[in-house]
Amino acid sequence: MDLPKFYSPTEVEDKIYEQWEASGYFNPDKLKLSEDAPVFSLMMPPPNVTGVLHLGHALENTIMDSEIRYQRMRGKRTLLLPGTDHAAVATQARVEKELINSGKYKNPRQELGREKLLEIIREYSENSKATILKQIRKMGTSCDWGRLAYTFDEPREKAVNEMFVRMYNDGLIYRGYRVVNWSVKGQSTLSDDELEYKEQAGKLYTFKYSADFPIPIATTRPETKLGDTAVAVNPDDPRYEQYIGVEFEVEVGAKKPLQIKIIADDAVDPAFGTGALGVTPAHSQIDFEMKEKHGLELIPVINQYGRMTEEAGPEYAGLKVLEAREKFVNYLKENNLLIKEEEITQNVGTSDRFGDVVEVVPMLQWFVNVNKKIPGRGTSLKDLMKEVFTTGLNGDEKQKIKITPERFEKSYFNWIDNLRDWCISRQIWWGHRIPVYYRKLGSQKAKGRRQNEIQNSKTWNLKIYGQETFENLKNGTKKIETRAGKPKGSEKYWGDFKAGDVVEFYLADAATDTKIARVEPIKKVITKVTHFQTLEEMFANYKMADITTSKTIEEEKSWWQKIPGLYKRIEQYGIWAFELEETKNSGIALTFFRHTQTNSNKNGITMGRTDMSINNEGSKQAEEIAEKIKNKHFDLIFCSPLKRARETAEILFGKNNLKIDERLTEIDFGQLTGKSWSEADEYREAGFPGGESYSDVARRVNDFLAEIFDKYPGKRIAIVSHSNIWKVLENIINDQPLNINFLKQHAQLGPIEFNLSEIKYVGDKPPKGEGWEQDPDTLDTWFSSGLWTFSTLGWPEQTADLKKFHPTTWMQMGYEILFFWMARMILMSSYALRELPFREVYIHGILRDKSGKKFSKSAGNGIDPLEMCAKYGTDALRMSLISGVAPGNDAKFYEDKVVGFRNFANKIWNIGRFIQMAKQDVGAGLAPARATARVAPTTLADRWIMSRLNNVIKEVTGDFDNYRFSLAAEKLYEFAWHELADWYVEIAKKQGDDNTYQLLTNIYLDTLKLLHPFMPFITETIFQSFEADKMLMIEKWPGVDEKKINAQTEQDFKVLQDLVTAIRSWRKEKNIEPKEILKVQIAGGGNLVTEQKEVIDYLCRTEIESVEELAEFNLEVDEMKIRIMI
RNA sequence: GGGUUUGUAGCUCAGUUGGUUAGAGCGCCUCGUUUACACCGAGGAGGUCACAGGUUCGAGACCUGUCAAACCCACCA
Repeated sequence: MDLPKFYSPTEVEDKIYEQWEASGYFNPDKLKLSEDAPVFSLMMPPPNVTGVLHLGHALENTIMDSEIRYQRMRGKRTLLLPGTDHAAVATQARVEKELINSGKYKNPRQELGREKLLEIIREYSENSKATILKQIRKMGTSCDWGRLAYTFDEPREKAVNEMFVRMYNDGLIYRGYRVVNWSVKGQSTLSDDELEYKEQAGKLYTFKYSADFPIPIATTRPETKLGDTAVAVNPDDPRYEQYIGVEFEVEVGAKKPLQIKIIADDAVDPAFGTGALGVTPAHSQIDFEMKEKHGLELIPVINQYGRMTEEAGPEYAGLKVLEAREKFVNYLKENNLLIKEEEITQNVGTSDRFGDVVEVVPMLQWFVNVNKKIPGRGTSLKDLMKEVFTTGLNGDEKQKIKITPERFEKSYFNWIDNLRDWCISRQIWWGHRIPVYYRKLGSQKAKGRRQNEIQNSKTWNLKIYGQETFENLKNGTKKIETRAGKPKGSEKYWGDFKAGDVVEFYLADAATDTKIARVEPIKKVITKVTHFQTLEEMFANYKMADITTSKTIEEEKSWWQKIPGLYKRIEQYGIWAFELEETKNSGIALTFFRHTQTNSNKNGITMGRTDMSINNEGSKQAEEIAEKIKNKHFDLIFCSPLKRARETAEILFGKNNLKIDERLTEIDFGQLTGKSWSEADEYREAGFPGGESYSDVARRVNDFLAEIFDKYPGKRIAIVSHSNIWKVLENIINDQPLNINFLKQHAQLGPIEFNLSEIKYVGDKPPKGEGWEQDPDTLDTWFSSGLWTFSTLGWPEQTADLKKFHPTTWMQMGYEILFFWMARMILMSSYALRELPFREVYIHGILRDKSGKKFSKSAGNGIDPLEMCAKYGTDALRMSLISGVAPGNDAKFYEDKVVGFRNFANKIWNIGRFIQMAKQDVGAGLAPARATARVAPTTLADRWIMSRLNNVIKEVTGDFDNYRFSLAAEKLYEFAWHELADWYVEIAKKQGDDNTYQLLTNIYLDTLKLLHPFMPFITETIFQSFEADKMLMIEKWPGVDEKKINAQTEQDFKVLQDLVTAIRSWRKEKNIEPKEILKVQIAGGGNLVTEQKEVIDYLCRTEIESVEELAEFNLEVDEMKIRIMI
């Protein structure tokens, strides 16, 4: 077969790819290998279905395919599994933008609704996906198309749901009211990692809240100051020391006067601004953490639409943030409160997807707790994420990930150390729906008659028993912003309410539990959700009737203050007391310790209790709580041995999970005294007839607590006992203080969630029965990509693939998604499978244009890889992407580089063409000779090229094994062009015999094999023109023949090369006709000159003669003296 | 503020654990079309390896410092 003069890639590439695909060898199961052949598996980083492939993808495809092809030729059972990513936010943002740009829609979400918009996004993504898959083929990527996966297809959905449920059951996923990053434009949360900080000019205002407020503060966001609840100063700052702990009431125009407490916190930098920080817990991450630590109130003044809330005051409510800022600054100026106004540059968090400034607002969202200990494992997710690089997963040295280049380990750790809980819920629609279902309490059928105007808000239906309460709600005398409930006795429901939610109250008949039809329901919008942090706050917000006491506020207060130990601590750490149902005499208390860990590693502790009663059948509510907290929030559950406590605890936690402890035996007043607790004063100090004294019980419980916290450090412990034990605990705290520091160290509780306003079900599919609605939110896209290494293999099913290919052998990615993706894959895999996601990871840099700028659409410097393929061939593109780049470094890409490798491809092509023509001339067949005798190296040139080849095989193999792709490519380039073509082929022309050409054929075919991983198309094409019945892709990787490597031979040949170059150079300098044959005498050349005379003469157009000695000479090379005669 | 990377020929970059005379591609200069290849060949010019110290028999590489550039994280309230 005659090869054309130039290699034309476009003519062969598609054909060759089809041939590969048809062969089935992309599929590891079809490779002809022994059963025990080593496995090499690699999951393709799935490209986003947001558009088409760019050069970065081309680079990734080149790297992974080169590696895969190398490993396949090494005889591994090789799997490269292809896939795409639905890229939740990115895709929806892109499609929405296009819809808006088309002019047809202003607000696609509102105008189209969920289903229609999803349909459009789906169509868009399917088109994009089809294009991408085509492009991956075009790049020559040898992946197993039979195993194609998509992060948003059914098997992956199953994996996502399963993972969510597992993590939820382990208490690692929780729903919490915390500050999140909120894109007003995108109407969705964003994770910390999705923020992009941009420098912006801004103003730093220094002001005082009021004329007599002693501490000025500085801010760039004056409008948020309407929600301030504290001023934080550094504890060591002498200027403010005197004020620490003091509380001020200031009137700044907010709905209520601000209660500003001066707190001390190490996070405050005394040198910045005034050295005092106005704390706005609702609109700053750090301030929120201070709130947790210091028990501050949280007042949201900005809502999800970027407008001021009612809390901000009547003057401000409804204003946009910037308008409010102006107004507030004016207010400050008018009242002489503004001290300074400076121009500064600041970093503002923005969303690159939606293109707006991100607001920090408090919201109820789903989070992954990275610090909580995984039940039964003693490690947190964060620990796992570290383990894989330090001690090895599960402490197994062998279970470590190797990262190339190593330096990325450092930045990974740096990132882990700053890791906060991961907000995983998104309000966009394109993504995996959160597998949680709710059924509203009260009327199951009641759906909001009219759709709420407010997006993402919920309508709650709540039954009210009691005309009076209903009326109070109606005329606003009952506060519903803090809680919603039905005061039948003291039953109260705590809700997952968000500001903006609508509550519809129905009056119901207590006896029949049915709605009273003639009374119209009332609707209220929730404006604020508050968690009580102090007793003061609780008293201020609770009606006394809502607390199970007959005392007045003043009485209650003075009673609490009589117990300074407890009072002080509650003041300091806050209290959560959720009363779920009436505490009757026989109420059962669940006491829990909540450990709050903040970024600055200060510990706070919150104590609280949940009282609940059970009736004979076991209370419905207990069952609901059971659903919620069964095995989820506590590592250990201790229970009183008495029947009622046990029964409740069994419902809540299951029989087998309880540790019954005698020391939790409560005092049964009824039995002992025949009186109720409130009447039992007389026994408090004196002791009970026939039983322990009060302080005996206190001591017993105290000992018990000390013991269990000692014995189970770091465990989350629940105590179920008769509610009187709570009184005992109070006594302990009062009389012989419970060691709070001790608790700080030992009681480690994750956030605890009591969400009882609706019944929640977490699972793949909703339970049977009517009225179940799925959570409208979707999951962060990285939640599904985190499962990629195993969801692609059929997890959660224990498939054969999973067994065979996981942990995957290798992974490659750009450093820009190290945190997004690698961290999450490690988290998911080590948590759910207790396996590494991959054994090794190779980090590459990003591509930039010639002037060092990132490629981007907006910069208009994009280069379409397919255009490059069409123009110069895929092989040339691949070579240009992989060479000249150090691992992990950024690389500049420019077209001239591709041109160079196109030329190289043509060089390779023409060597093959020459061999074929030459062989035809001497009448030899094209196929390589098998018998080694016929291809034995005979001449110096033969021995040299064999030595060089084997050296190159050795080095290139080593480079591949250490992921030095660039070096391998450059060495092959050098060898093929400047050794094989420039020297050996030239000499072969002179040698001209059958043996030479056979030898040349073998060397050439080996070179093709070595080049195949980088340049699969051209090498396959030529190879098959030599060996029609074979396929290069599955040929064996050339082995090194050490015996052929000979330093002396290489040295000798180097002398020959130097001699030839010297003569040519001399001829050039003297301007001698190239064709003229020169007579040359050489002294000291020995065998080299005599034996290589013909070769030298041929290469230099000379007639050389070896002489003994030369008195005069023109040149010296090595030890030779050379005289050239004209 | 913490961290990482980079600084080598006109340009773009290699240079693996310290080891002969520091390399490649492009560009530049000179010459050449004898059929493998002008998408080529031959020859050539061009570098104080950012700077200053140090370790070493020996440093582009290792250490310290300085200067310059890029990036990541935290963040200034």
